Amino acid sequence: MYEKLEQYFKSRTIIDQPTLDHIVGHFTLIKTKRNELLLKQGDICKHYYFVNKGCLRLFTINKEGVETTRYFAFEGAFGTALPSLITQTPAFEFVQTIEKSELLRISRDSFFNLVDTVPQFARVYRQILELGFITAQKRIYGFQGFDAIEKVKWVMNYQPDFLLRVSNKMAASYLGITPSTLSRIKSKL
Amino acid sequence: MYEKLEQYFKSRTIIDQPTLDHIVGHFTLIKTKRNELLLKQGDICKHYYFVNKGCLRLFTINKEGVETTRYFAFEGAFGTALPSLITQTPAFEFVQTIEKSELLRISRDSFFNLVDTVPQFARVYRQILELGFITAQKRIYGFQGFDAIEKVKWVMNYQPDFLLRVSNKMAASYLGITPSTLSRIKSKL
DNA sequence: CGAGGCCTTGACCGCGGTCAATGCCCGTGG
DNA sequence: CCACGGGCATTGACCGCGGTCAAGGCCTCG
Repeated sequence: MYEKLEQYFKSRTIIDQPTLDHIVGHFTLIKTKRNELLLKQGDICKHYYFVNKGCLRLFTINKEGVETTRYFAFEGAFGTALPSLITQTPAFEFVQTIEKSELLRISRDSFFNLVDTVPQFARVYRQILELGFITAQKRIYGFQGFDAIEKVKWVMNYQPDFLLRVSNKMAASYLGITPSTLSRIKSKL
Repeated sequence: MYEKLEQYFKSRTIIDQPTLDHIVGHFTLIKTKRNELLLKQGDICKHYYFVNKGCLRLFTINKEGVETTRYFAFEGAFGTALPSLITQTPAFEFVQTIEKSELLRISRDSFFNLVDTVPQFARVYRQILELGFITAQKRIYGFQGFDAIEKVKWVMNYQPDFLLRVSNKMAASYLGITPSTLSRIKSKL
């Protein structure tokens, strides 16, 4: 149950088994269904999630009702509505499992306790933030000033299995194009 | 010379004067001209910058020669080509001062030394990362699925002095529209 | 005083969005 | 097990936003 999570830490920092046990002990397993919402826009986010199996999607819906997806967390990745978790203000994004999934969940309090008391945990959190920040930057640069075809090619390069894994509709909302356009582009290869 | 920087730390964490002195002692002042480049695409980034006066711009130029600006750091803000600084791989972005500026600069080695040895510094760095990550997210959500007029309104809301401070061309490259379009929109108020 | 860069504005047009019709897949209930 | 229904993918027709290109004027700096 905790293998993937332990592996996650072991591959990112030097850590002994007791410390690892202490960390993973704060996580509890939850099972979710396809398209289950874990957090709605406007809620206060209370948990950080680690994906053991399945896939987590972070997205928003604007006032015109248009969905925009920011991030997919697949197996072995962390994900949550970070701004809300950090500041404890109403979330901007929805958190959803798009497939039947198994998640390891840790409460906000436990999480930041670990950050403050376990140096290895703080270090891994720092890595998560650095990586998240870098990923977001790449996305800004990768999408701005590119037309639809180039954006599709971009994901095919950087996240090859992405288009296979998620529905056309969700992929389109991630790319900032319409499902129609994505469909047309894919048919041209 | 170090007032703004000391203020930056004091407003973000509890810190005594000796520790503060220790930290700021690693920063050296540099003065730059309008449009001076501090880092070119492909260089390895060696410094973190704190803006005492002026303005730092982070941008890239893609293969078609189109500029995309990701971030402006004004007085009292940190900025650098973070992916390159962290991983010591060739930078994707240029770092430039768009006005005559005064910057406080710290080397990568000193910076990460402080992160590892001074808990208050680590904490502030964590805040920088969290904030940067949140800002990037807001930008993704704020720009995706919005047309040109809405994007302009968005910056006017969230960064009111932005359009007054930077040139039309740079503002446009930040918004992902052409200077022509920005000009047309501004004339319509 | 001349040159270069930027802003503004006009004319044109192509990418990609909207809307709608059709067909497929899959889950649900009779 | 099959029939039905809803959601999604695909495709066509249309058209509007905003990009490109070019011209003209202004400001700055050498």
